[in-house]
Amino acid sequence: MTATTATQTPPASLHTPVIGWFDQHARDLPWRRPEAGAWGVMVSEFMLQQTPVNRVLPVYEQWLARWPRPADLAAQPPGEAVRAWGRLGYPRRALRLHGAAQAITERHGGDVPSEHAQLLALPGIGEYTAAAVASFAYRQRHAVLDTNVRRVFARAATGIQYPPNATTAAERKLARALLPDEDEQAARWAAATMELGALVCTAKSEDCTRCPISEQCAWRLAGKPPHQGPPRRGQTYAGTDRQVRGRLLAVLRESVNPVPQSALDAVWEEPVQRARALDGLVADGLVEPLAGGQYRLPLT
DNA sequence: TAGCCGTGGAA
DNA sequence: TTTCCAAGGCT
Repeated sequence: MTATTATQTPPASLHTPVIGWFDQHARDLPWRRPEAGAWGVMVSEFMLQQTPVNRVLPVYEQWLARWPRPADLAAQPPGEAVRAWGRLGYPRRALRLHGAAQAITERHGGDVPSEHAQLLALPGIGEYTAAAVASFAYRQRHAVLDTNVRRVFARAATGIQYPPNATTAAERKLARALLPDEDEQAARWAAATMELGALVCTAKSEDCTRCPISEQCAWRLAGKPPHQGPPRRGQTYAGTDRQVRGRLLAVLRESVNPVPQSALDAVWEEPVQRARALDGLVADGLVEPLAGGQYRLPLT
């Protein structure tokens, strides 16, 4: 036992201040409004996977206006989802969201399922997103462990600056132990802890003066010891296949008609890497090769 | 399981 | 300018 994992105070003593803080300071985000529905929540969760709120907002609004129900999206070619995804990044998410909409239309009568296991079975939905949709849309009791919540718990309960690289069994156990007993309170707790991590207990510039549980925070009480262990190496981006893929797909997104090979060749000088990136996009189903060396976003 | 998968704003 | 990182998922 290296780091203390026990809270000095009972979990319930955290619920009231954190939920009360949320009631006062929560952002008015469109997917939190009742009219968003489960589909709106689900779309927002896909878009918010690794993409900041401010960049999601306009795309989310356009998406829901165009495809207000899962069946509306499912009826479109996947390439239309990729195009509408715009520059949110990680465009495979658009493909997965389209696939999830098809599965919902075919297997769930067009309604976003409410059971965690059924959500988890959909493409693009992992442990976090399944819990988030079930909690936010259907007000169920789930441990919702995203990067914000993990950081809040690491600090407040465990007393360390940053959570481990990958989510651990200990974190899941802690999150379950901290969960309020009642469904609705648990759903509020999930949203509130996430918001606290996003607005106050941030990765680089936490503001403990605005934190409703600063007096109970194990990390602050320990004098905010700096993170030990291995540094999280962020991948370099310039020069990677990811950058090449991004450039290639940008050309295809912006063209309604199929694009000739020459237009793709223009975005990257080195031919081997360029070909590898294009092959990868085709293999991922993000690009459809046509006869005559032309390419387009996928129709199927 | 560690590495891969985009993008752009902030520090 | 460079680095960090933002509501992850998949293999």
